[in-house]
Amino acid sequence: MRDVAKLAGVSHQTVSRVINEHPHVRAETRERVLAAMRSLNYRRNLAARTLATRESHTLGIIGFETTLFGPESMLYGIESAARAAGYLVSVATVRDLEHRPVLEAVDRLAQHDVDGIIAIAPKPSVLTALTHAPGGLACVAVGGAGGALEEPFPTVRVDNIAGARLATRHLLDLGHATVHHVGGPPDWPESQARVEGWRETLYAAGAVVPAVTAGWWDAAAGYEQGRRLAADPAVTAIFCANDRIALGVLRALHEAGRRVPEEVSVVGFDDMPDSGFFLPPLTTVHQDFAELGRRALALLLRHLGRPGAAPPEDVLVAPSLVARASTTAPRR
Amino acid sequence: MRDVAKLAGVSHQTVSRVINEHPHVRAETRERVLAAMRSLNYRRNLAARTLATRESHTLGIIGFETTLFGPESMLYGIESAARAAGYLVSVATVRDLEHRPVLEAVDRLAQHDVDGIIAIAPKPSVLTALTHAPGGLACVAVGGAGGALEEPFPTVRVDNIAGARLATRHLLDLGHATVHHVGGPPDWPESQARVEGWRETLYAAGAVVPAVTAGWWDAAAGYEQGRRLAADPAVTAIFCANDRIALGVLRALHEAGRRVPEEVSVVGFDDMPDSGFFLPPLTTVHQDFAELGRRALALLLRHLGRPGAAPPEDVLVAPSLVARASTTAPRR
DNA sequence: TTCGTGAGTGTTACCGTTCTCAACGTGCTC
DNA sequence: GAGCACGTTGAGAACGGTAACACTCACGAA
Repeated sequence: MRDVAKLAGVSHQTVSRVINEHPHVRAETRERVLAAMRSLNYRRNLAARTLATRESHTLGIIGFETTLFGPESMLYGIESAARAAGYLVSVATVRDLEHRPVLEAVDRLAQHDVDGIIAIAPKPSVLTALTHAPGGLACVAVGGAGGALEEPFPTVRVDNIAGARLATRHLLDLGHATVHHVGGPPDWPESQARVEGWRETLYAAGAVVPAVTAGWWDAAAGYEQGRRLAADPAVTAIFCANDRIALGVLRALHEAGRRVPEEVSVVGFDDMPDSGFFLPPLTTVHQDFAELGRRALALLLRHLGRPGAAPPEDVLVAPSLVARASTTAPRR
Repeated sequence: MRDVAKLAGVSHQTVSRVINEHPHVRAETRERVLAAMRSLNYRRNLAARTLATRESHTLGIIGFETTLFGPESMLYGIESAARAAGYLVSVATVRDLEHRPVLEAVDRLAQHDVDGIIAIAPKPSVLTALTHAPGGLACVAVGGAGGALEEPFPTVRVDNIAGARLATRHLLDLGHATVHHVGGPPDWPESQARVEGWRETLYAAGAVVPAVTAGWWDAAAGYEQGRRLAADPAVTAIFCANDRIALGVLRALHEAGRRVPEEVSVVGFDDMPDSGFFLPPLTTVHQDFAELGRRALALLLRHLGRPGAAPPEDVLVAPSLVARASTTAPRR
């Protein structure tokens, strides 16, 4: 920078003004400085800038170290939005969603002077850990329960209740007497919300509400629960908490000789890239993860200015139903 | 830091020495400083440190902004290894793998003073762009072609040729006369290597080498190519370039009424988390992406010290075959 | 004319570390 | 007892920017 100033015949402060697009610089001077910068191939040093301004132009993301489809997709949405806004993103993943590891992740990000944190926070434990973030560090949670808690964090998430309603309604409208549900982990708010939307819809329709079975978010869990449901001839419609579970359920039904959708209809949740190629192509609830990422970033950026008490804003993104071949009217 | 020094009754320099575990500090002094640090809840400022040392303790990852399974899984492997080594990772994703966007990504990371870059580089264009990284910035490529090119980058990747051999050999050993192949994008080295391993194995066995069909890495492409293959009654064994393609092929075969594995055997590549729950469970080639990430990081760390001319080291990780229900001996 | 105003620029301090070098014991050797 | 190596410590200058403030003009109003 000193060299640029010397070459342009101005002070380093004027160079700084040019870089930061300060208004009170004569056009001719600016040109001279810009020319000098070009000819010296000058690049501002972010570390020095961070030291002086206490702004790193870097955002932290706390993610979950498992190959779950949703969280992963969101990372890309957030990163591309951050790039557009002039931020770089750093990731800190946690092995499990307990208090301790999350605290360490926050700590790591804080040490590196991130300006704000987006937590991909499917469980409340992550949020409570986040409250211990050093003061002035803006946080936004994406996914999880949202405003139901008393957490002081703005949240962005898909409306899981609405999504579950969509799925359940779809099956009831086809003429099924009731809908069974294979849930995700019972302590995840996302699971709970999907159960709630499903149960509420059945209740409103005066349908019997079967017991929920639960497990992990993967096909193995779906397969296990699916075998139980397949053995029950009364089951004609199953709503699965995500597409991977649905994949396991489909296999269980197939092995039991129950045809989908002729004998049993199946609906998933997520709309993973290839669920349209399951056997049969899966009817599912679509979530726009990229949009979720963008919204989370926008929210964070808005809160960056004012530290501390962020109003508990809560953004809901509406899911939509993608009807494919795994659902149809029940035989009579 | 000044406050810590004052409280401990030493100079700031001594505090710095304690932090950096400099040997020549009297034990008693060190204790006093540590106590002061604790009581003031002192945390070293990374930005200042970076400014002074030109080391940010941050690594950059250049990723591909698409939900491809492999690249995604690797991110987590790299991050957790980096964490263990005391590094934070920043990600810069690119929309497509062309020269320009990759250059911009490198630039963004360089501006933020990353110490090194790991490029998830399935195409050579990424590597050539990387050669324009500012001097002294260590780079490691993961995935892609590897040392076949004259690139000066150390590379870590799965041995795709060996994997393809494994798959093809498996099918031939079962008694199939030959094996058909549904490839990935023809301009990706990973596709090319899989084709090569497959072709070479067929050739060595004296089997007919059918034409390769190619498309994208997803189920839609597999479905499209699968329909063509399903129409040909001579086809009894298909090796797919990845599991998603295999999913599409399975569906195409199913729709055409050709049973798997009784009439046609299918093998995939990747061993995605749920491919054991396809219909039928997919025989596939397993890649350990987490291990790949760890190795990439280890390689990068090793090259961090000496800038510039890194010997073109090339690490190969061996894949393995996971035999499941989608393959069997052909009917006679 | 005098003075205030605001655009344009330079001076100096400061952000929180690490690095370089000098200084001060202390114990050992010759 | 002087000289010397070495462990231990401190003072001051970087590192590369930004912030605060002072200064110089040109211009228009009083």
